[in-house]
Order: sequence, then structure tokens, then C-alpha cells
Amino acid sequence: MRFATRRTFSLCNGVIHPVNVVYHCIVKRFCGINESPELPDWVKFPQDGSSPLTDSEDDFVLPSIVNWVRNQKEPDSETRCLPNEVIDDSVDKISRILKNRFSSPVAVVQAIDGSDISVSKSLVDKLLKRFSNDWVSAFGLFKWANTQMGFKHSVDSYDLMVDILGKSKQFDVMWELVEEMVRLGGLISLVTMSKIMRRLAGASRWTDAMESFRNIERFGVSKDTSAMNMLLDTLCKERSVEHAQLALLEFKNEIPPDSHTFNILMHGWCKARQLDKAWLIMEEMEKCGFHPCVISYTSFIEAYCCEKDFRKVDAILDEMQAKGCPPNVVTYTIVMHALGKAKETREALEVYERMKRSGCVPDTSFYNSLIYILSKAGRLRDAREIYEEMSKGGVIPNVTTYNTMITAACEHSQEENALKLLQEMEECLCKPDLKTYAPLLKMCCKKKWIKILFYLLNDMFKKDVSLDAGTYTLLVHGLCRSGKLDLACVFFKEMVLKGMVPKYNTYKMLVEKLEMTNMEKGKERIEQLMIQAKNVEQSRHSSGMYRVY
DNA sequence: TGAAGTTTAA
Repeated sequence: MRFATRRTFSLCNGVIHPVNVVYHCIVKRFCGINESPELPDWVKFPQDGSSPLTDSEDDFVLPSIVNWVRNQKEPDSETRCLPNEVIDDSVDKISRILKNRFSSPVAVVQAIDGSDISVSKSLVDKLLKRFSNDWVSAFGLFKWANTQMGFKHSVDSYDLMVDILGKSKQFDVMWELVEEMVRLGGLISLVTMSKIMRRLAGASRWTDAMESFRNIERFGVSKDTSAMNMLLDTLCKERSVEHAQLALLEFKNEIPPDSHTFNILMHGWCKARQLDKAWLIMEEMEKCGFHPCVISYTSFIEAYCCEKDFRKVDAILDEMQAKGCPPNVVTYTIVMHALGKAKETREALEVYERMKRSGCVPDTSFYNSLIYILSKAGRLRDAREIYEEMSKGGVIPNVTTYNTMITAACEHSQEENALKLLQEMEECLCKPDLKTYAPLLKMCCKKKWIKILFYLLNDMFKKDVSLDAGTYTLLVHGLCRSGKLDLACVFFKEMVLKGMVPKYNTYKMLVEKLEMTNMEKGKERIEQLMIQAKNVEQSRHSSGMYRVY
């Protein structure tokens, strides 16, 4: 084994290839700066100054991809690889401290206190977002900022913090913070209350959500129709239309419902596939003097689409026309998408024609759906044509558009196109997300394109798209299947260091493969890591960090 | 997600 030190990199005849720099950055990031990371033997630096990409035996690389990687801006120093760290020095400084995973927010405050960093709202918000899955770090930072002379958190930083605590089910801590907001006065809005209710309902504590609505005026928020609608909607979206129905029953005499109220309930019952209850809501709606609108009918259409009952769908479409309430883009999107998923592509395209005839204008979501069903039917060229049509028509493609096309390209072995699309996104200033990269990473694992895999990982890092447990799992599985066990171990380790607990299947697969190839040492290390991951999880539970009451 | 629609899995 060799070691990837700085010298190793300057060994390449003084030429720094982007890929080498990428590798350096990845190694730095994955292994920490003080460690001397092992250089896996698949990295072979050419001695003649040619691109390391073409030098590898097992990586089949299309020449154009080689060119594409080569044409990427060549950084003149390693620091260029990490623009976030250069651009926002304090954010990075604190990030580094926060990554140490403290046992309590107080410990975090003490750790940050040592550094001389000046607070600002944007610093706080950036870090809260970055550590939104790590409430101890986020709350520690939040508290630390409060101790800084002359600094006061803004209303939305408070809301963000409340949401983070709710997301990690730290409801006791969350309520303490809410009480602080009450004491300070004027900080709680309907936005705050909606976050509280949403997180409670999300943790299946629907009655708690309802209770906080009952007391909403104590927090200085008025108990009106829009607040009630928000509660009902939250309960429906968090899987309990039943509680929403109860809430309506309880509050409707005190607070007058409006058409939104009924549409929310109707949609809730439709999603729960209880159409009889949904029709009852429609009756009640009419009794109260409200007419059903496109939204009401569209909810039913969606429900019948789920059941593939296209005769009923047609019947409702006719009824809508008759009642002077014609379908709109959303309605057409639902019908077309359902037909496409049911493999009735021809009928789906007829919907498109019908919509155009009716003078209804397609929007981005509609086109996304169209691109999706064409791709699923294997008609990638047609999908591409639609993409061009939308751009020409002034409809702006979004992340979903690109994610859909990238996924399709990967599924149909159009690797080159998939990578080109990623580049197109950059040109259009469309920010990629995890769903953009997942199919590309999977493809690289399958094809054993390790250098491009690293290129992508670095690209994600630069764009602040951080890996989640699902992505790590994907990498470990993919690399295991391709026999890249060294690398699978690197990602397994990184995952554990980030405090994620690998799934048992992932662990088992890796250990078995290591055993099969007689990599005893590696196997032992993975076993130790798994124990470590379990211990960390356990100690968090017992120390009350993840207390759930 | 916050009145309805679009990406996700062997």
C-alpha cells in the first residue's frame, strides 16, 4: 500500500489533473486531515503525464466522458475544490467544530466559545440548515449566538429552530423554546404554530396537535378560519384524515368553515381511498352554500385514477364541463400521468392533445409528467423533444425535469447523455439535489467508473448537497456488487462517523463479501464500526438526547 | 406539500 500524501500528487510529472485533485479532496474529506489515508490500488497515476482516466484497466470510459472530465476547469490549487470553505470561512470554521458530535448543546456552546467568530443572521441560518438533521449541534449553535453581545435571533431563525427540534422529536426542548418566545413577546406567528402542529402530527401525536390549536390564542395567534384550515390540512397530510374530521366537528360552530376547509377534507378522504366519506363532505359543502370547484373535482379524479377506473374519470370530466367548471392543467396532469403509468401511452398522449384543444396551457409539472411517461415507455427521443419544446415555449425546466431525464438516461444505458444533462443543469443555473446524483452514482458503481464517481462526489460537496443514509447505502451496495470492497468500506466508515446506523442488510452484505475474499482485517474493522454505530445510537437514547415522551 | 398535479428502489 502506498500513502496518498501531497507528494504522491506532485509525482504525476508536475501535472495536476482535476481527477487527482478531486481524489485528494475526497481523501481529505473522508479520512480527516491528520490521518494518512491509504491509497487504494485502483488509483494508478500515469508516469507519462497522460490522463489517469484512460490508464485504468477496469474502468471502461467513453472517450467523450474523458474529454468532458478533462474540460472541467482545472483548479490551480487544491483549495479551489472547496469554494464553500474559502468563501464562507466562519461557516466552515463552526461546521468543523460542530462535526465533532457533542453530547449536549451546552458542550457545543463551550466549544464554539473558544473561537473568535462574529455572529450574523446569515451565519446562523446557513448553519441551522446545514445541521438540520443534528439538533444538538444546531441548538448549541443557536444558544451560543444568543450569548453574543448585541445579537438577537430573528423571527425566522426561531421558527427554523423550532422546526429542527420538532423534526428530531425533541418536543420538551421545543416547548421550552416556544415558552421563551412567548416571554420575549411577538415572536410567535401562524408559521410557528403550523411548524409545531406539523411536527407533532408527523410524530403521530395528532391529539397534541389539536390541543395546541385549542390554545393557539395563548401564543398570540388568532383562532380563525385560516388557522383552522392549516390544522386540518396538517392532520390530513400527516396521515390522519380521521383526526381532521374530528377537529372540524369540534371547531366548526366556533369558527366558520370556508370552501378551502371542505376541499382539504375532501382531498384527505380521497387520498385515504374512502370516497363515500369524501362525497359526504361535498354534500355538506353544498349545504353550507359553497359550490364544488376544479379542486374539489380534481381530488375525486385523482382517486379514481388510483383505482384505474378511467370510465369514472371520464364521467367526472364531462360533469365538470357541464357544470361550467372545466378541468385545468392540474387535472390534465393527473389523468395523463395515470394513463401513462397504466402503460396506456397512446391514451395519455390523447389527453395532451385534448388539453391543447381546450386552450389550457401546459406548465413545468405537466411537462415533467409527460417527459416521465415517455421515458418510461422507452421513447427518450420524444422526451427530449418535449424538453426542447418547453424551453422554446418559455416554460422553465426545474430540478424535477432534469432528475427525470437523468434517471431515464441512466436506465437506458445512455451514460454520456446522463452526464451531459448534469452539465446542462449547471449551465441553466438549476441546482441539483440528491435525486439528481443518486442514479448517476448508482451507474458509476455498476460500471466501475470510480474516477467519475469521485468527480460526482466532489461536485456534490461543492454544491452543498450532503449525502444522506440512503445514498451511503446505495454506494456500499453498488460497490460491493462490483467487487470494489476497499471503497465500500470507506463509505461504510464515513457513514458511521456521521452518526448514521447502517441497515443490517448493508452490514451483512459487506461482511460476507469481505469474508469471501479473505479480507479478514477489513472484516474486523467493519464489525467494530457496526458495534460503534450501535453504541452511539444506544447512548443517545439512554442519555435522553432522543427522549420521546 | 399547507386547497389539487410531476422524480424513488432490487
